[in-house]
Amino acid sequence: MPVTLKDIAQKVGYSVTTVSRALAGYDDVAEATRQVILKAAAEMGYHPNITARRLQKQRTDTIGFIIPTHGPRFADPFFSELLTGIGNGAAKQELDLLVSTHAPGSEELGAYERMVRERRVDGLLVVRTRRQDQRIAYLIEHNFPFVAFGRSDLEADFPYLDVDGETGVRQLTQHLIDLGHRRISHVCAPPDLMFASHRMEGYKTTLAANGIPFDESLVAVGELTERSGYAVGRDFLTQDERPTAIITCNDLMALGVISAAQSLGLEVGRDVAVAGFDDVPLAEHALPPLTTVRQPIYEIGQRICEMLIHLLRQGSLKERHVILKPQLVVRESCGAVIQ
Amino acid sequence: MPVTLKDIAQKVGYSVTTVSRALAGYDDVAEATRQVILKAAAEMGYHPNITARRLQKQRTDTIGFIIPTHGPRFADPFFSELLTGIGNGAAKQELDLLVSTHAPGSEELGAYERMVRERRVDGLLVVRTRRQDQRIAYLIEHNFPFVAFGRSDLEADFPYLDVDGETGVRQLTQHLIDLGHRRISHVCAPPDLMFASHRMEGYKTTLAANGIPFDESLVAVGELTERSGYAVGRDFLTQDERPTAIITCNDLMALGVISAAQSLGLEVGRDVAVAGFDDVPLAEHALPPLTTVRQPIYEIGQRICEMLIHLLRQGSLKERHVILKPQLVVRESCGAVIQ
DNA sequence: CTTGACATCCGAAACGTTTTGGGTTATACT
DNA sequence: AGTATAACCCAAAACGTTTCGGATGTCAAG
Repeated sequence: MPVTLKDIAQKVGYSVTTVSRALAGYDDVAEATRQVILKAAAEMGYHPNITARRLQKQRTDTIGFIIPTHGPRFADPFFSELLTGIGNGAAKQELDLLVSTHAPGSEELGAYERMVRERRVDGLLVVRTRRQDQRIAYLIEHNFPFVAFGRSDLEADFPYLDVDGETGVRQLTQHLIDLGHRRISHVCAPPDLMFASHRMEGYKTTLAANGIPFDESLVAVGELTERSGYAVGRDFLTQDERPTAIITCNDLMALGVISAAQSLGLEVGRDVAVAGFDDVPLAEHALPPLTTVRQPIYEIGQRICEMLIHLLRQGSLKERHVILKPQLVVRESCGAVIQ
Repeated sequence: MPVTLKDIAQKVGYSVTTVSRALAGYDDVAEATRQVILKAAAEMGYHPNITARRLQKQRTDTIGFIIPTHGPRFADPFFSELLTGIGNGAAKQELDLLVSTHAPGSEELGAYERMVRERRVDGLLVVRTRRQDQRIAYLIEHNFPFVAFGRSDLEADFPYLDVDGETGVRQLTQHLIDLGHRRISHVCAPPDLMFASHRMEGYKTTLAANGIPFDESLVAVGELTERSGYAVGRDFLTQDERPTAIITCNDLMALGVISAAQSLGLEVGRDVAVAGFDDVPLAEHALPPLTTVRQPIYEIGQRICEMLIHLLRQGSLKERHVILKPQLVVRESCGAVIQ
């Protein structure tokens, strides 16, 4: 049986109240008694029952994170890194992290409801936001604290952190144009994802700014997996007039495109340029190393976690909307000369 | 303010006890009253406060999983998939999953203690077991329910599920020998990891069985990352008398070795054979596709989760020790002809 | 000798649920 | 008529903590 406050109280001859207050460091306990109580607690191996504490304090000191997994063989390095950032951010503030895995779709919202209604967590982290994000709508409607990684098309205001994907892709596209490319493909993400439109925007505006007409046939939607990148890549690269450069919405698809190119006997960086987005660890070690746009994924995880904690503890946020500038990382896959 | 049992009781004119029992489905509540209560609960939007329930029931209906992350840029697809399996396994049984990320090392045990002492979870999942695993020793000592993925050298008995890595590597090594290889390198995992010794054993015994002397210089230790595989791969492949085949302890390192080979102008599958272990999704789409040993990672996650839940609910396990047979997956990276 | 201030302590209530150990009423059986 | 049985209900305790609102005693100032 675990030791309770009552046990300590009995042993030292003070009330449960005093023991509790001594351990919590209140100054209405004599220093001498405090020492006695501390000593007894240590000797008896006391550790508070956090469930009881939670009930009394009416908060769980836990935050929730529902990972959008696509199918069982889910292995997006992006989320591994993000989870690490979130996990460490939560640990630093002594908060627990409740994780759930769920494929986007109809019952996904149920996972959120479960966390909210039964008060399993004090706040939630929402990632991979969508244009009309019902998760966000739900949380706002129920006035539940959360921070999102990504913006949304909803009219409502909510706290978020996002990376300026439009600028990122703009830099990337301009870089490719500067290298002489004119037929540049874009493999974008499913259009309901918010970041898909931002990145598409960056692609389109840069083409326009350089007087290159937008060509519908150079755009395709991918599922953000390597497999999907491979399929789309083969499609593009087996066309009669194939693109000379391919920009994908994330690194995983870019790796798939590289595989597709190589399987067709093309040399990436010479016959075709490939660029991704994210800068996952794999990108640097790909062959050829992948040109991409770096998002500081780990820091993002930490940061949204900190934002949420601040929101929970202070009730508000000084910066409700944070936009990070991404950074273009030029490597060999786009054919630029690297010294 | 959330609706409580008391609110419902007040509204329908029954006691809190009766409301509680009606909702819980006890048969000592008249069917008619039960309906009244159910209706009221639904109308008022009642959802139980699980913290209160947990305090009373003296269990959390939560299991814990501490992911061993190495550094911030952690992105092992193996753990993504395992986490998905565990998450879905837990969700299926209506259990919460508490996740913590922690680098192996001195304070790692603290994360376990935190979960155990303050009774944050009912049971734990321990992965990537070590020869003298202090986490396991601690849990056994404190009589805390857990299930491990992997065995250990500790004398104590504990429930685990493992994949027979020795057999897996044996098949792999034999396959390479059958293809004519004699100088086969092995990039193993840090020696304190339990699976490292099993796989090494498989490597050694197969060499011996085929009359090939064990050569210390063909063995190196890698950190299980792609970067590490790349470094070790370059080391091996720039030696005077380089190996003709390289077996790595996991796929990530194999991908690194492939990069290393290609960076040296070698064609993988022809100039050098490379094989990994795990069969992460990336392996199939690597170029060339990676020969490996398949562990059903998602199923393993589900399975250890089920085992733990069974242990928690029934108090014991019919099968305390499960060993799964892995499956050799031959692809092009080892140079075998694929039809 | 009061009075007030201060230091130290504590009983009881509260958080919201489940469980224990009944009680009450109606019905059925001798 | 009396009694056993079943059906239905509930008050109170319990889970372990924190907090509220004093209570008590000591000491210095007036």
